[in-house]
Amino acid sequence: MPKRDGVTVWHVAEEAGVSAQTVSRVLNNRGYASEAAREKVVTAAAELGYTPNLLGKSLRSTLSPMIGLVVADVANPFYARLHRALEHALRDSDLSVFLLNCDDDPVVERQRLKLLASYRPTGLVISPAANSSLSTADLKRFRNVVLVSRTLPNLPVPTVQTDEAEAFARAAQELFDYGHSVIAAVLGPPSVSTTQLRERGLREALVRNPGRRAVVRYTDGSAAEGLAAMADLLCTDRELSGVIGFNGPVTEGVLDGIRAAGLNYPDDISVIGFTDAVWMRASRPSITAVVQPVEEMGRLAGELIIRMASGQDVDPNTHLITKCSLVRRDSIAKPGRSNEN
Amino acid sequence: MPKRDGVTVWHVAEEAGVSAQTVSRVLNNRGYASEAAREKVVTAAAELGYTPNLLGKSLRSTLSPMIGLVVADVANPFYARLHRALEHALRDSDLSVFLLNCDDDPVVERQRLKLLASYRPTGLVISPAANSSLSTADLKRFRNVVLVSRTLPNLPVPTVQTDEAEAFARAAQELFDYGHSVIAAVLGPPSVSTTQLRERGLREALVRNPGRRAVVRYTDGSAAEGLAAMADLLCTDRELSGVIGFNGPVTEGVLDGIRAAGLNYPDDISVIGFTDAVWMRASRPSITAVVQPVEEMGRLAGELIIRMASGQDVDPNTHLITKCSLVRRDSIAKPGRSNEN
DNA sequence: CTGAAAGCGCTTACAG
DNA sequence: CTGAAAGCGCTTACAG
Repeated sequence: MPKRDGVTVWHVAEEAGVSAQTVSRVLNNRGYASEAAREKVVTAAAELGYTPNLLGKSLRSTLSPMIGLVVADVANPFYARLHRALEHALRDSDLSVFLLNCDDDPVVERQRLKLLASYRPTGLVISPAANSSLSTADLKRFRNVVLVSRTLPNLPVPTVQTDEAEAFARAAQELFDYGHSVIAAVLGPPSVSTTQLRERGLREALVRNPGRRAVVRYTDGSAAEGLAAMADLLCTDRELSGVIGFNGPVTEGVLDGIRAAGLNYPDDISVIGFTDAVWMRASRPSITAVVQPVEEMGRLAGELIIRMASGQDVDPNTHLITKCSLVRRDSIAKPGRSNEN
Repeated sequence: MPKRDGVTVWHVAEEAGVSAQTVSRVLNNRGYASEAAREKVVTAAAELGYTPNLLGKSLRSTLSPMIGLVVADVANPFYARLHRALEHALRDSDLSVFLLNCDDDPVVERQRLKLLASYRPTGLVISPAANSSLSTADLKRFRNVVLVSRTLPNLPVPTVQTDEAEAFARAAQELFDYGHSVIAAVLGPPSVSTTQLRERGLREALVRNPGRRAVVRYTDGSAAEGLAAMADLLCTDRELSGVIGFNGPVTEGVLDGIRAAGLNYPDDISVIGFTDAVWMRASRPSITAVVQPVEEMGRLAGELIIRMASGQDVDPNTHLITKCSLVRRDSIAKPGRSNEN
């Protein structure tokens, strides 16, 4: 049982021949300290292998230098990349990222936020769960809050999003331009802002393309439900010749569903994935996809947090919108499916 | 600027008409408390919306209820899944997981461990960086340490690993059984235990298959270096007809390298991926892969930590070995590549 | 079964 | 520029 290193400010202070708060001042670069004192403290700290106790520090300053990041699922590459990007954006500050999964479950989300709150973090970056019941009151317990990707209505909190509707409309347009007249959107949970905005984009594309038709299915955002939805669609609507998948996992499921029906893409069904994933590039045929600027989103969220944490005023109505782009690959073809009519 | 909730044990104590440490005893289920007191405290706490401050609690008890998880890269699905599994294993305890990325860089690893140490976590689960210089002294600063997947020599610390050598030997055997006589292993960093063990497995397979030959390349474990290694191999060794990729990213690179050379798999080159990834199943042709039981590894690590944290003796020489399996898909064929000799 | 006292390690006012 | 005092919120001994 390894013994705890008992090196505290007091030990450093004694070694350096100064007081504890001079040590504190020097080590935190806060307030005045003579060059002589500074040097003695730094030397002593290094000599003793002093590791400041963040618990004591945070308790006293009523705030810990961490930013909570609450997401639906780290195993979804979108969130894994968001985590990396946020961590990177905060690397020059002394803030670290505390990642919490909520399994896209509002109950777990509440638990996680409670846990996080008990650490009194400096900020919170959150992409709310499906059916999240977060209110202003819940977020009041946190100092600096930013919503990322998914948003919630009526929350006076800055957000970082993408141009969901426009991007989805562009994806639909791509299918229409290839000549598809009946397409499907296999979306996420209807309660989630990204589903709603993408569906709106789909509607807008339909308005601009009279005579075309679209079918919508909702899922929980998993591969399993993506597969089920696709299987159902293929049975239900024989005219269907193009489909857009909500996210990486759903698009996987969609492809599995196509194969399970004994069909191929893009010959029988054209496919677009929303949110690019490595496997979409690696697959053969490769998958045409809408790319979200995840790294940029993480960076923007980090910058907002830093600005707020440093006391600068940030308008709670700040809504940063990043632009998605369409990466054309090999999963779209002209409708050439041998159908029965 | 939301005001901090100032509800402390004292407020709860006052409301309940008891002392602060009775509140503490009740809320932590530690020590005696009358049923009457218990009820009053629980009611008061709920009424006031009391959220215990983990900083105060941890400071006093000299340990925070968190387990640090230090990995090379969360964007690698292997580690993302490990995180999920560990979090899941700890869900019934009151321990949470603090994930830290080290970018597979020993310098960053040191920084992350320093940060982590400053929170005085209950335990540490770590998969060391390439060229990690961690010593017994470094780990002494942590209470309960478990090494996962990657190990380090001469560290008196329990480990959770897979049967790396055997699994890699089996992968090589699969290629030999198909009739390939020259195969390549595109491995990770030579300093990493998993690279070393997998290479050992390859050697063992060669011993059992006289007349066969194997070429080895090292990479940093990224897709980019996987691609470069494969490109180089294809130029260098015209007899090569099978390859095993070190991990998900490297295998992606290997496939890109094959395509970049104008070749196809499995017609020209057979491929096996080590560590299954979703895209290997989704790709066409799908990728035969060695599957590591990631979830089981996370669970075992969590169980070890819990056992150690609860004071049970755990032999530092505990080395749990989990079994990999080979999932046969469509990326292996008999050698039929049109070559020039 | 319960409470008064002290202290975990640090930093924030406040004097000098 | 520096230090003595007090307190952040909690729990660990210690008395009762």
